[in-house]
Amino acid sequence: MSFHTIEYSAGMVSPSSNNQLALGNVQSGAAASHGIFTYDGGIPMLFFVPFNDPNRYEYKQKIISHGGIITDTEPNESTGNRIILLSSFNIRGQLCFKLSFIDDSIKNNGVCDLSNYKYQIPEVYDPSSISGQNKIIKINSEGDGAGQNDAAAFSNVISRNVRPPPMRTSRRFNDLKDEYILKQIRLNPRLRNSHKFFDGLATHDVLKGHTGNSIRSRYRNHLESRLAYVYKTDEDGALIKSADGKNIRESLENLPKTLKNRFTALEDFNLCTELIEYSRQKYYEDLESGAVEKDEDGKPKPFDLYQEFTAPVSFFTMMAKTYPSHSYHSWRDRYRKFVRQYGAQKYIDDYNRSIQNGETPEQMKNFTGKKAGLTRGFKELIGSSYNDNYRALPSNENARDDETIDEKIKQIRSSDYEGAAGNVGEIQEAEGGPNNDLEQVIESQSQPESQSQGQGGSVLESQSTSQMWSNFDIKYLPQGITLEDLFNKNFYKIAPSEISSKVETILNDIELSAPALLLKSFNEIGINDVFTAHLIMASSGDIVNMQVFIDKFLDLIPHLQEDQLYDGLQIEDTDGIWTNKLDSYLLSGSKQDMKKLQAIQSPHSIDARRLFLEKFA
DNA sequence: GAGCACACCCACACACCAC
DNA sequence: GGTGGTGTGTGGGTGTGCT
Repeated sequence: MSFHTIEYSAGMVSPSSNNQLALGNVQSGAAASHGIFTYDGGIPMLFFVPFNDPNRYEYKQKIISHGGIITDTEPNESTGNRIILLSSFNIRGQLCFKLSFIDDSIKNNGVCDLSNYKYQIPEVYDPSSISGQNKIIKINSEGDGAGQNDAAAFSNVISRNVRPPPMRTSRRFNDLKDEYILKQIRLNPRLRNSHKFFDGLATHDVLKGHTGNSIRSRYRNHLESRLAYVYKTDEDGALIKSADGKNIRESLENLPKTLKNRFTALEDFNLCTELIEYSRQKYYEDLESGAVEKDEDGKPKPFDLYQEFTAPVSFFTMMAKTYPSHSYHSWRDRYRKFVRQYGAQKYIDDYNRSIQNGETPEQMKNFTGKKAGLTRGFKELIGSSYNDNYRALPSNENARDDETIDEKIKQIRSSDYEGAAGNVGEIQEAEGGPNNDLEQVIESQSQPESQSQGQGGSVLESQSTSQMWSNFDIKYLPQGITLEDLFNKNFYKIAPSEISSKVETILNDIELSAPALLLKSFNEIGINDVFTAHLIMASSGDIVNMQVFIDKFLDLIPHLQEDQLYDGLQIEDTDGIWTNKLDSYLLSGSKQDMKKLQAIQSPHSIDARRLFLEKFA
């Protein structure tokens, strides 16, 4: 039903003879059979109460129940519809009447003089336009002349002493506000996620009383699905007009980019592959020119896929040109904050593995921000199952949180120790990544295999084995170590829950072990040689203690920040596990130090440690 | 209890600047 | 030109209190 199709005659709405706007020929009393708010013939009067009016619902009921109609269409000056605007408060710039008109009319059982309920003439009101299209209640000029001087009529209104409802702005959204928001989004589609844009909208009169966040939330949670279309804009977000100067509608399929675009896994993959390809070409150029660094034998060092790559400006310029989804600065920043942290080849490996497993590769993440330390990065690397498995532990260990872990680290960390002993070994530099590392170790250190060591003993137990291991650099890991130092890519291929059992299997089979074989076995489950060296150093080569160390450390890892990795290795609360600090206590020979040591280590462990240090330190 | 309005958070894309 | 440091504010949420 369209209310606008009702033909209103001049007599329906006409000013009174005394120049006061009045409703003429409106049924009252006798018209009750049709309701109070009707014209002659029972035609209902049309009212509009703003959607945000706090009393809208109440008066909607009153109007309807007394024969009137409340429309959802605002009074429209240009179309000249015959709708009476009622409001709890004055609306600037519009001809508006008080709601008490309804109350009083109902009380009188007949329509009161509407002119008595008009709010003061708004400042922007143009009296000269009252006889034209700008009238809200269109007065037919063929009437009794009211249209000729409605302004004077309004100015002569004697306001009734009716206290308007308190000025109150509802903070609820309504259709009007919603449409306004949608309109602004359509005009500025690139800004549809921008906080600042919505902050700006909050200053618009229509949306006064709402915060930018609130409007943004309203759009994201309720209005986005109603957007339907936007207006076409250029790359800078400026509206593109049609030949006749109108905005051009654009379907949502062609939504313009927002201000920032998240890097996808594919983009990360492209960045890594391009970076490695660029570096490889550079390497071969350097090889030809003799600029490649040489090893001890004077041979050019091989191209290392797992090295930390660097790239010049030209590389990022090329990236921005080849992949225009991100700017030069964005590609460079992505490289600086993500690729360098993650490792280009490592990401490619992970990406390919995901594809092979039928999984969707994930982009690099959690490498920025204050809290983006090792914990989250590590979880991302090894998968969420690690945490799940960890939490599923039956012991009370699973109740630990970061805070208690920090406490634990504090307990096992000696604040006055760092660097004091001075014999912390350097990480054994390995050319060509973990695999090359292994090959080198095997080549340089492989010896005839030892006789069986038996279970539960030391990998260094026999004289012959000790001699073999004496060629291997057994030392603690230094400060500043990274995950990449500890684990190679094989580590991330194994389910976290299986690591410990695989370590156990290897250690149980240690009877067949030579140094090279142990290193190789550990390499195959992702443990780098330098970490194996640390394990042996910390456990005095004791198989059981090696297992204990691994288990404790794996438990600790998910709760360590990047700069806490070294601290996590300093397990000082377990009999049979040693650190540089405990060694220094032992070597100092002072009573005080020995007392501290005996609080942790059993006499047997202390004796075994003395022997171990004599042979290997 | 559900829906809503709003505050607040955080990772990070993008940019600028200093050295 | 290369690099590191850092600021701004977007994008994508979650939390909380009110209706």
